[in-house]
Amino acid sequence: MTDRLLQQLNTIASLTETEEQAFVAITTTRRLRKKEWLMRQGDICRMVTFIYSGSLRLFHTVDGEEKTIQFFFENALYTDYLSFLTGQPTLENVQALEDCALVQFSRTDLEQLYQQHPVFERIGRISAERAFLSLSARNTLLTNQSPEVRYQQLIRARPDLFQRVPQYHIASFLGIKPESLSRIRKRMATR
Amino acid sequence: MTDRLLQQLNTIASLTETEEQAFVAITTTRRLRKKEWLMRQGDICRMVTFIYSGSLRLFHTVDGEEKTIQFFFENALYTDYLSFLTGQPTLENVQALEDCALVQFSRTDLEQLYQQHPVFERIGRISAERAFLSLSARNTLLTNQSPEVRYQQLIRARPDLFQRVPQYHIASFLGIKPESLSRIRKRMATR
DNA sequence: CCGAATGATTGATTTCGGTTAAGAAATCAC
DNA sequence: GTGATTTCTTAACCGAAATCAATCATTCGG
Repeated sequence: MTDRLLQQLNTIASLTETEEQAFVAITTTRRLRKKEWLMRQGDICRMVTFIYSGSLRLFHTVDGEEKTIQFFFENALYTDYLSFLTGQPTLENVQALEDCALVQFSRTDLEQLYQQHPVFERIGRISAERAFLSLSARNTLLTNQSPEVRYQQLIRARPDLFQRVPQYHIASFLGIKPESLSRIRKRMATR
Repeated sequence: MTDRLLQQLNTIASLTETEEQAFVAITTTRRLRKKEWLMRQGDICRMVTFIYSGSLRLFHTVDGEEKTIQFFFENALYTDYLSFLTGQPTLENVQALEDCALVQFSRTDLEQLYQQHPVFERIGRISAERAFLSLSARNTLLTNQSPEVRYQQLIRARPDLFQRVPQYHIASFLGIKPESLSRIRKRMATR
């Protein structure tokens, strides 16, 4: 399982045999059944998680309502940056949508790795930059457009989503109610 | 002018005399009159800009409409991360709301500085992390709440804004029309 | 100081998502 | 396979923001 994560890392910066081994040494694997939790609000996030297979949903709870922030599928990386960096309790809930196989490593081990093999610093920086850019793209999508346009763009960008995620989670991700998404779909079908 | 930027950097990681001098050597200063442009859509962003005094507005143009993304005041840093990192043309427009005094340095010079004085790598990383966290906070504000609540939170978070920025720009920042902001204010005044 | 431009408010109307409630369709568990 | 649960759709009504248009207030340039 860790092989595929290593492949990903190698596309960012190439690793020597030694570096790869040092990295593998800090990883652990873990399985999650559908509906089990990777993270609950109030936890402290100390791990980075690589999704080998399956899918997860990240949401915040605001006024008793779940606001879906992101979906994760195979080959994605997840960590709560805020909690991971500051050590504060997280506001995020992460739940398995499907059974998952995961690869994890801890912040502590990662920092030792940074010191032993500086190439991982580079990987860490580039990952952070990518996280920023992707958050920024999500921002643009969700704040500049009407729900209908957001839905259209989402279909184009991630058609896979609709095969694997219940529609009411997608509605929540788009910032609307399931009934409204249903209406939007109807409206678009008739036009 | 560069003094105050140095002060800011020193709060992130302390710099030696030599490092400070090396940094000062790559900075240039610049003035901008009200309504002049720091950046136009299509430009390539090669600079980081520190606002010594004055204010700027960052907006995107979507379907011919200006969507205000952020305001910058004295002591803020601005760069278009996407364009700065990838060298692609920017989607951002940045215009002076008031006369500005700015300190700038280029990406090229910054990268040389990284190599000569690794402490700047650290500063760069932490700045990127902060940018991520602040974008994330802005996200939460703008996507989870109704316009009225967003307005209330904005007043509490940035009361200064309303002294220095026309109301229709604030409306745009909140994702609504000026007329609607006017009505929200009226509604809140009577209740 | 005055006219012009800019910015803010108000009103009438339309559009669209939220709410509530009901029922249909799909999926799951036994 | 059947009943139960979960998910999706539909409908009626409501409220809030958009739109269109006019007016009022403020600021700016000469």
